Amino acid sequence: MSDDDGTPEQGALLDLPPESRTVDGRGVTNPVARVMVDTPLPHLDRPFDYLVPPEHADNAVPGARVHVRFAGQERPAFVLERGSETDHPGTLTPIRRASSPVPVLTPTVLRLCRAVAERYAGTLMDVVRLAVPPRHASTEKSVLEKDPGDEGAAAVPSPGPPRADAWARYVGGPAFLGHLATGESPRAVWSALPGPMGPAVAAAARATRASGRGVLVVVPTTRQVDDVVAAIREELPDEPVARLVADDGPARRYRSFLRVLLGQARVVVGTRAAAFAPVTELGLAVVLDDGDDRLEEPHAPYPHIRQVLAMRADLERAALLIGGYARSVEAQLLLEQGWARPVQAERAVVREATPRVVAPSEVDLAREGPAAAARIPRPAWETARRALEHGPVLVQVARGGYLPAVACARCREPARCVTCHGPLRLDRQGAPPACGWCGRHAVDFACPECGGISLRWVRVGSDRTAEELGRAFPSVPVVVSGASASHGVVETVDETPRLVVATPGAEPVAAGGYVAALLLDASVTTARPELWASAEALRRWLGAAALVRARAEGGTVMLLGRPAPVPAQALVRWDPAGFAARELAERAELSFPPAVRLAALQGPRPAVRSLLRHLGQIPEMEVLGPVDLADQGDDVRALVRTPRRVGGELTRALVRASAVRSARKEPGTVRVRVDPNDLW
DNA sequence: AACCCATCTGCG
DNA sequence: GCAGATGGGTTC
Repeated sequence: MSDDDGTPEQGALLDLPPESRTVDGRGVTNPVARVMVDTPLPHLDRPFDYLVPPEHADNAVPGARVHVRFAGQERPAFVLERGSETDHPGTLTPIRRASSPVPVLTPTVLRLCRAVAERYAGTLMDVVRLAVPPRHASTEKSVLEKDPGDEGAAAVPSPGPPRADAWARYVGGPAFLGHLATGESPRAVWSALPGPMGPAVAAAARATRASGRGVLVVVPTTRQVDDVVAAIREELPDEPVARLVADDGPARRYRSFLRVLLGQARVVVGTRAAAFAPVTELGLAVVLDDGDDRLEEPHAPYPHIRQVLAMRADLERAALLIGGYARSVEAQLLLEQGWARPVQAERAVVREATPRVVAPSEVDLAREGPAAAARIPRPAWETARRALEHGPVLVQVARGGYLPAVACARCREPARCVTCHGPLRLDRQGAPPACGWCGRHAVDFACPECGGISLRWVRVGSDRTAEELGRAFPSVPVVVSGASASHGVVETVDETPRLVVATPGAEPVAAGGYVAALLLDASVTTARPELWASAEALRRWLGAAALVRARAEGGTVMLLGRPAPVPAQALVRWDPAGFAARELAERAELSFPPAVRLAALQGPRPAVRSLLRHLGQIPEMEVLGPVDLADQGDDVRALVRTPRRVGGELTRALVRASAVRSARKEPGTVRVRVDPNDLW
């Protein structure tokens, strides 16, 4: 592979074999350190050679953090390797500082970072920054003093044979466990039945540990981390488990990281950043609820954790388990490629384990009485009333707050703040409308379109819903759970009759399961124009419905509010697999990821244009745009797509083009996102 | 951000 | 003919 740009003279120079020379170490063995310098410039994302001075010979080991003088500045860097030769013609600058010998960037993680950088058209340093937490010196001191080296995995007795109960209901489940226990590396997409997923994950962890290998579990939220950790502690009481969550603060985060690095914990459970944890001899990687957008890393190069773990499974020959009540299109693709196998229950078992789901049509509702268009129509009230005789009832509401969106009562134009044009909302009954962006109160609302002075609701939030339900069932306690609720997210409720109003993802777990769930405002999600809207809606509904009792125990789910028919039918039939297959076929039809490889380039128009120019020609590449982005100031966005088969060429070309732009100091930054979930 | 080096410029 | 300015490219 040769670069075909540049003059022949340059080509001739570049084709010369790099002239290598041995460096005099003045007593230091392997005095040359190849390091990656922490710089934001893409064209400098490659190793540089430095001299190891005697005083740093013991600390500047491969994988260690050091500080070097680079382009006139002192920058942090990672040692990749030590050697005796360099091909740099000039003199080597000595490493300035090497304050710790801990090899925080292991060869295995480095290889993973390289693969992720390549897949997402990012720089290696950007990925390494995601993978290695910042050092915390005092924590490191205390952990290293406590560790004589023998306190780790060796002391932990290997668990007995796997207990198969949690997997018995799934076709391929017991076999999956068996393969893990014998040291093999199966790859599975698991369609979980209602109920907690923790016990099954714990059983898989136990089987993997029985083979002597390590386990890594990544989930969207801290709450789910704690659920899985609790389940693993129950299944494996003697097993040290590392909990790796970002909101732990630097000291605890670094302590957990070091325990993993030193092999003191071979089982790791965490959020996003844990996907890069240096687990000793990884045997199984698990990701739960992989459709949750919190598994998409918000920092460049924006890798998706499902993808990172799939790459890890390949590179480290580990097993992979992608599990959830819903099935993502990306998981569906892995199945259709034959890379992973499904683990799911037979139709009859699914039917028995899931609640009865009804999605009454407008015709159905009209038959029931005049208030068919009501947000909570009469059959829903009746379902709730009957269910409350036996236990708790869940009400899923799309939005938190009271009336989170209001409009002019006369012309229906959305009500906006006079100062900043943010959307107006009501925070409680009788309060003046307030702006959702700047917080200013709109004292005298007057519609700029028609002059109307009264407001009507467009969206009803969980507080207002709770108020309505409380009036209708005065003797039943009502709890509200959600990020914006006054008591925040409620974790659990007991089995006594109670109304639980929650936003998606914030549903408390009910002891014994909810008797019924009402899923309101179905169209709020399904009517969104984004491609993922119906998949996201189904994921949210299944998440709530999975907390409801089985139909044999009277469990009922009612889907309300004009849902789109395809995801609604998938919920009624509890068929996440069929839905994912249909969804993937549609993506293929439209040439969208994951059916094709697509990169979104966002930035100022000249910058995006120039990046596109530097991109060159890639076979079958298609460019869409650039188009203006209404809500992003002057930014424009272009989409570039190729068949998946040549995706590697696309990402390599993007890296090259970004490097050229940065080397030439071209103005403006372009954000490159490969296979983004949403297009902003 | 600092450095190197090639080229330019103003004065002899 | 040459010191000092200017600018573009590199960064070990």
